[in-house]
Amino acid sequence: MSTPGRGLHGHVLESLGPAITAGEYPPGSVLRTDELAQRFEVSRSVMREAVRVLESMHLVESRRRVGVTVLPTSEWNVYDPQVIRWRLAGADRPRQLRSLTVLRSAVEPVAAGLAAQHATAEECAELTECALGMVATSRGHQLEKYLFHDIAFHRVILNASRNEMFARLGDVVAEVLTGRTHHQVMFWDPDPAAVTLHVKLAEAVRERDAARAEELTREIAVGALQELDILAP
Amino acid sequence: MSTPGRGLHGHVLESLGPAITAGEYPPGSVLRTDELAQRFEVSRSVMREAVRVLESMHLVESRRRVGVTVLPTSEWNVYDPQVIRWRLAGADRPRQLRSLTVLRSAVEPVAAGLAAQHATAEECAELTECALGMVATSRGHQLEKYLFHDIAFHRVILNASRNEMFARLGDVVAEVLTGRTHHQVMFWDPDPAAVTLHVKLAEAVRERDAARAEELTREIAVGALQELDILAP
DNA sequence: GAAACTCATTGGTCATACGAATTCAAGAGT
DNA sequence: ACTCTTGAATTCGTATGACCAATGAGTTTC
Repeated sequence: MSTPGRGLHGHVLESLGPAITAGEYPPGSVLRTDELAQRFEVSRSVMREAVRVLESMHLVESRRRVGVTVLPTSEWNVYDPQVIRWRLAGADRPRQLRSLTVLRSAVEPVAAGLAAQHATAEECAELTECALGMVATSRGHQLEKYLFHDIAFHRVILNASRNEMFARLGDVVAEVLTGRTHHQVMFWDPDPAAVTLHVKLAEAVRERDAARAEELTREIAVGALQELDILAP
Repeated sequence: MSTPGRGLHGHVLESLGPAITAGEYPPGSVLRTDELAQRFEVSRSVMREAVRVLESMHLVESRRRVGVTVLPTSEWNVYDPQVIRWRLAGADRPRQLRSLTVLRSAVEPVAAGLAAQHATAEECAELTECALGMVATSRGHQLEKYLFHDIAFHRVILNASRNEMFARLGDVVAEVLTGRTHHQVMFWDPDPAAVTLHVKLAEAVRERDAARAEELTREIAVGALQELDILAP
């Protein structure tokens, strides 16, 4: 799921990226390329490539005679999967999970409506299969297996929407669900109501009922928001 | 609005990025770093930094003994503002505008609902000001000025939602509105109905009526979708 | 025909040198 | 005392050449 920092510059990024997104170097901090190169024991060329990548994520800005300046959070490319992963691994994971879950609650219902219109027979079958998998693993402390089916389910929905922007949120949803299962709530088996909603959603898509698919996804989203205390219960 | 490729590597990116996103080098194409360096008349160091940035956007993949391979569209970081700009400047701008407008139609209503709950007095004032600006410039071929107020309006809404992910879509919305005004439809004055909806939306936010704000934004979104023939009229 | 081997190719890393922009301070002029 | 100019120090930007390491393809061997 994650990109295992290939090459030396990748290794540097896996260390520097999380440090910056975690606020270890607050916005406005100034780093020097040479110093960083020494600290990480790499050549300046490698460090420069790493800085270029951070720059393309708008995490830092490189200026002559000044150095590498950490940019304010408002500049960061928060949709970059790598940035999302770094932040979810850091201290403000809860805050991050909330932001992303609200995003999900906006996007997924519309995506589900479109999926109901455009899903192929294969996708409908996959969806049903995932839903059944969720049912089968919803009891008895099989959280990992349940998570697997849950992720697959939402991925199929997003892909079936035939909208590129929605489809690319599959990774984000996967990270959110994983983060929720591993580090957040859900110490016990998943909410049976949520499982039922997924089964019904698979039905709605199969029957091409866009409005119902959208509404069911809204209910799933409400559940996810409540889990994070974003909505009043 | 755009990043004017700073440095040599930036200049290379401004040329290579659009070429790749435009499909000039189809997925699977293999480029060689040295050849590219010669073509753009830069050193290998500079070209390597450019390739690293393209790699961080998942546009290409660099492998030993093979070269720099263009990745399939499904891998691209389509939420990267630079990638969005490159694609909007390319041949499939219409397709891109549709994807992004559908995304807007999903996100903005929810954002408006949150904005109604969280907007400060200053933001409410700004919103009203923008709406009035839109009214004032909605007639008499003042498309540029109208666009300015329209962008500002939607930016305020997204920021007032107090959700980081929504706020960062301000740039995307700006690009979509700009693209629509400059290259798409809208040869004449904007739809009066849309202007009215914006005024009402500013009202709803000021009155903290989240449900109405959400609904009004849905209507605005429907109009935007119809303009692109995504919805039946 | 399959497995092991060799080799050419390409990116990966490093070290060094020089160029260019920009900040900061010192100094001249008013 | 203040401003403007000038210069020097600093840091990134670029170029070059060398060598290393992985890997895909062709070749040999069994």
